[in-house]
Amino acid sequence: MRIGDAAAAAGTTPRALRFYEQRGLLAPARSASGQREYGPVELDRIRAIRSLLALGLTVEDVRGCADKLHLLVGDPPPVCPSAGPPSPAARVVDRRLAVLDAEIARLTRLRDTLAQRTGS
Amino acid sequence: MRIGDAAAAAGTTPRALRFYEQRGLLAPARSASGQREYGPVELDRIRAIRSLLALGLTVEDVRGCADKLHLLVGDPPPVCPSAGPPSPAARVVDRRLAVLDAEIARLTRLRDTLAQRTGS
DNA sequence: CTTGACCCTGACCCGCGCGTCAGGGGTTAG
DNA sequence: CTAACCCCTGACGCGCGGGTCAGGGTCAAG
Repeated sequence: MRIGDAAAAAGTTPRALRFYEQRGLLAPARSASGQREYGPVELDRIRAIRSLLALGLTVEDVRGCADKLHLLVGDPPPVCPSAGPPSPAARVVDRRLAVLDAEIARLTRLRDTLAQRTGS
Repeated sequence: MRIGDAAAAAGTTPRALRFYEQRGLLAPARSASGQREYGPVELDRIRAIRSLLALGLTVEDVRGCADKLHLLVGDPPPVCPSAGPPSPAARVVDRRLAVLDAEIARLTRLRDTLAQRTGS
């Protein structure tokens, strides 16, 4: 399928798909005339990218764990190994969690300081 | 005093002061040759603007309560009238509080969803 | 008068995740 | 063959709070 249909199937736009490709998240096949061709595998990958972006990861984050995309999109694995070295994907998520926590803390401090000005 | 000294005294840069002026937060006097002249009153105003921006208000917010800047920068008033119509400054702060609360809630939801992926 | 430090305006640059043209080529049904 | 629709690349726009030139005027000291 071509870019328009792939985008519609994934709930996004052709522009976004070209953008992901430019940032190294995607590498669809090309027809002889240069048109992008997306199969079901690419489609799953697009949906994975979309859901990670919706979770607040940046494009850069997603590229950092591009090889483990399928591990992050489904339901969390029923068995939690909790052994072995942390995967790069887990580290990316952990870093993002730390950023989120810091941002939440900062906004909360601002909120409280602001609230004091109007008499709580 | 001229813009460089005023900026240094307020802990910012000449560019920032010109930017605030362009956005309607500031209106310093000009010398005959067009140079900006800042007195102690303007200096206090600059410091008030800076502290409100540091609290997370936007430039637009600050312009919205430009007439009440001095009420927001000092210590909170010891007597809390809690009567009379809410001042425009208070409404600006309230709106900003609501935005902050919404943002904190959104980030918190993202954080929790993300955390589930790595087994909390 | 000259030098050096400062000031003026106007204009483009950043990150982020795309939206939105502009100008040209491919594809497919009738 | 043509119309209608899709696709290609490249480039600019947004919002925010300024940073960073470029090209020229002003001010105070020597």
